[in-house]
Amino acid sequence: MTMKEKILEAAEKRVRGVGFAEMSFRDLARDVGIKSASVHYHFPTKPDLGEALVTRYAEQFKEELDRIDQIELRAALDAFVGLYSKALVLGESICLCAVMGAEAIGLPENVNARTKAFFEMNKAWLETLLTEHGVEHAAETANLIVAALEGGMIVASTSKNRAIFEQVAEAAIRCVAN
Amino acid sequence: MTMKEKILEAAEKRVRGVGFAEMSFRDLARDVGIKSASVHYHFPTKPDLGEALVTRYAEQFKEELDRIDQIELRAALDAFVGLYSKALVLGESICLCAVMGAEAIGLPENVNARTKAFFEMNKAWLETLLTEHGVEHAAETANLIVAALEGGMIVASTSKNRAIFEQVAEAAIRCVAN
DNA sequence: CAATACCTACCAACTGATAGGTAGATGCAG
DNA sequence: CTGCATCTACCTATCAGTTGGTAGGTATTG
Repeated sequence: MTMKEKILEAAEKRVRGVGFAEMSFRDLARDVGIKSASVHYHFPTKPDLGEALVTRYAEQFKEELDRIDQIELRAALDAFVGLYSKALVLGESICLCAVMGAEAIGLPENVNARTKAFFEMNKAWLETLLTEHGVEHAAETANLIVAALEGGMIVASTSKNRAIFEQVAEAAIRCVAN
Repeated sequence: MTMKEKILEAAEKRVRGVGFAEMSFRDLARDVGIKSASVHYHFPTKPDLGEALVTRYAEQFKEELDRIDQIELRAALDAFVGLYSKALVLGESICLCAVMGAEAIGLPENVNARTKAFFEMNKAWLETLLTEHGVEHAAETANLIVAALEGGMIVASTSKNRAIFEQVAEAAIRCVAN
């Protein structure tokens, strides 16, 4: 793993834990064993780092989406939920884009653009899946599922109660079955 | 309005915009026209301020919930959504508890407890409403609606697109009708 | 030789928080 | 009614620590 990747790895962990604002170049430097000035060598400014972070996160997520078999609707939805479920580690991390999205108003525009793209990618993947399986209101339902999973993660994280996320996910999927 | 209230007002605006971590005592002091040391007089520490902030937000929200007529299901749900809709001002603010919830992992425990209570209050109100109207899976659906609205706010805010929130809200309500 | 990937050293700005002072209102004993 | 004490709500000044970012040096590699 290159130093650049190690920095991104450390940054992702920190942002998903305490937020973008609360993550500092010095923290990252300590995490990966170099000096903060050297972090600036790889990512000149904080917005640069933030953009790279979300871009990488979205790419990795896209790869996992592509691995989901879309033939069976229910199985595909479960797999989709599974990706979000994996992102939720109580007391440790939630989805990077839930954090970035909640902070969006105070964030640099290049970071927001990438976060927006992440949500759009998820919605598009779901919409295609639902449409292929003849589900009505595919676009609205796709938006609902993404929103519910992101929101469910936040509520569950606050309450330190995984069951809330699972209930939300189940209810969201039930909406599709209709 | 007392100075304490003016500070809470200013703090709420800032936190809902840029997050709890990014709000400083000096910003608030400037906002209300006193010095930062005087803000500490009213709220000794930042966790104290955070707790008071979420408590007040939840109380005000509770008052609005109590004003909703629960006789007609659809009308009550629309009114509920309306409260969230009002909290979303693109490029300016989202729900205070969406922000606090997303930052929860790095936040003081007393603040998290209040945020958790806010979500629970909303869920309980919805669950009662749904149960009264004989809706199945009332608890899970209540959690779904809260999660979807909070998440929908975040996605819409990131995308600067109100329509996403409205679609999510509509789809969530359609789930109840089932 | 020059690019890469680090380093030391530094900067101004900002952070939450504290110590200690003060003007004005309130309370209450003589 | 007077006079002293206390309380409220601010103030100035300051602190140590942290922040993003820069300038300029250095060792290693192709």
